[in-house]
Amino acid sequence: MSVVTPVVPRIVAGRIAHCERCGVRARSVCASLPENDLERLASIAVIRQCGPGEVIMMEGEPAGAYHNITSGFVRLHKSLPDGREQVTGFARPGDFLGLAAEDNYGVTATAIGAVQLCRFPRDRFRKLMHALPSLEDRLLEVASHELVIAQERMLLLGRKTARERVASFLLDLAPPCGETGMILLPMTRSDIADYLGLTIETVSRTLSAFRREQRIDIKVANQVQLLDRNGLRRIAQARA
Amino acid sequence: MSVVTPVVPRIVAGRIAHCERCGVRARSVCASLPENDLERLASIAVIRQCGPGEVIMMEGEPAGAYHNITSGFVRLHKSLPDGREQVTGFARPGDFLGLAAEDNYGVTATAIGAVQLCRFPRDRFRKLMHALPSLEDRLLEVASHELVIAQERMLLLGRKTARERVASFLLDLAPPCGETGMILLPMTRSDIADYLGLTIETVSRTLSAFRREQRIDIKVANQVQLLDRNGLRRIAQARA
DNA sequence: CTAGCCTCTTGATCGGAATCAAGGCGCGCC
DNA sequence: GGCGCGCCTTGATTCCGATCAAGAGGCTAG
Repeated sequence: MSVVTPVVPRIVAGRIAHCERCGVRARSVCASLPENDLERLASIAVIRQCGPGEVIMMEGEPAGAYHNITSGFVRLHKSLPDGREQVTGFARPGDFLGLAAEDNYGVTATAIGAVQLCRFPRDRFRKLMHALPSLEDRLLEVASHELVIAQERMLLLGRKTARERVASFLLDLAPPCGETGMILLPMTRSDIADYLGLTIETVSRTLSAFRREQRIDIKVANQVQLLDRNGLRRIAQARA
Repeated sequence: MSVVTPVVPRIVAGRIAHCERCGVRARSVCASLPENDLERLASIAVIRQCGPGEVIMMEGEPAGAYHNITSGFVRLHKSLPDGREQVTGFARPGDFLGLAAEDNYGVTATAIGAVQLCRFPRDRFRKLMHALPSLEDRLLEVASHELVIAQERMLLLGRKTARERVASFLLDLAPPCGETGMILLPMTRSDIADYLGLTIETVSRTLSAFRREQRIDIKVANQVQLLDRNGLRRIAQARA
């Protein structure tokens, strides 16, 4: 490993790959990569720190790099000229950014709160990808997964009612394994609304309705306690 | 090339890759593949014929194969239990089906009219993919492209008005280069409505409105003549 | 030709979410 | 503490697209 390789990125990339506790490994591109491939990946990474609201990559600009989130949350979104906005997704620690791009980025990525990233310059990353078949395989896997998610979201945006959307959203955030059911929302109501294709008022009203129906509890605005997951599941899936 | 390899698929796969006229090569996975890679791809292909309405692959079922369309149009869609349906996309000759899948297919693919496909059994295809780096590269490229498209559609479904949706739809169908502006719609109004997250009535009304405004002309229901592309573009992009 | 069916179009009415509007709450800062 | 500023919640009203309903045009079979 040459001297220009900073130590920090290597450590960080390693941490991403091994943080089993929060399920990061399963989503990360680093998942299932052998240790020495990880080393090589870390060797081309550059650490990048972003403050709240900072733009990580901008829709339409040349796709100069891929990123892997090591901490914090990111909002992925597209805008219309008149200011309407659609959040296409939220990214969490371990998530890989930049696959949804051709020559230019297809979405804007904005930091929610403080974010730390590993930045992989595009050319070097692609070269490495060709040298490491397991990495390219993994990228294809991640892309396929994201396509499945994207199509699920089209169904939500195109055909679900406000109640169904909000219920789906809550369940998506809840960890798969049966835990306490306490969800921390790192994003604002406005982000949620733009994610679900609704307005903040409708999101707020719907959450209030769920609380009245004893399906959830909200003590602080960004903490939701799930009380009736089966009920929410029934609403989300729109069983007649 | 072994005797079990049928001749027909090879010819068909070759034809897909070279049909420059209709722009197929650019979208096909076969694009930019060297001739002898194409041969190997063709060697694992099985021809499949589908009649109108026939299901090519079913959401939730084990992803047993990839497909490449050689002729005809395909509707990709997801359903809710109560029958609401979202068309996630239409696929044309040259398009590759099956990337949006993990262990199971993420969407259902249904033939619109008669369809001819090259079927690639999953295991053999993946093995070949590992043997042909240019193929895997191309798949990743196609997946990235589809992700960009998917996000564009989220913006449409989540934030655009009916007029904006229909205008966007017409422009997406129109060939990029300035041609006669005549669009043939292989799908029904119902398919279009489910694609745009609207009802057939709204699609029909909006098309009628565009006709009244001299932006399009419709002589036969499935043939639309674009008259005012700039106007449609302005509507689609929602310039205030 | 005609009956039956399917798809598309058009009109009338309804309803769910958007919009408009007004407060409430929490938090940092002076 | 108290003021100002965001963010969230709640209420009143509006409006776009859905739903309900009816009819037109085209295609096939007999």
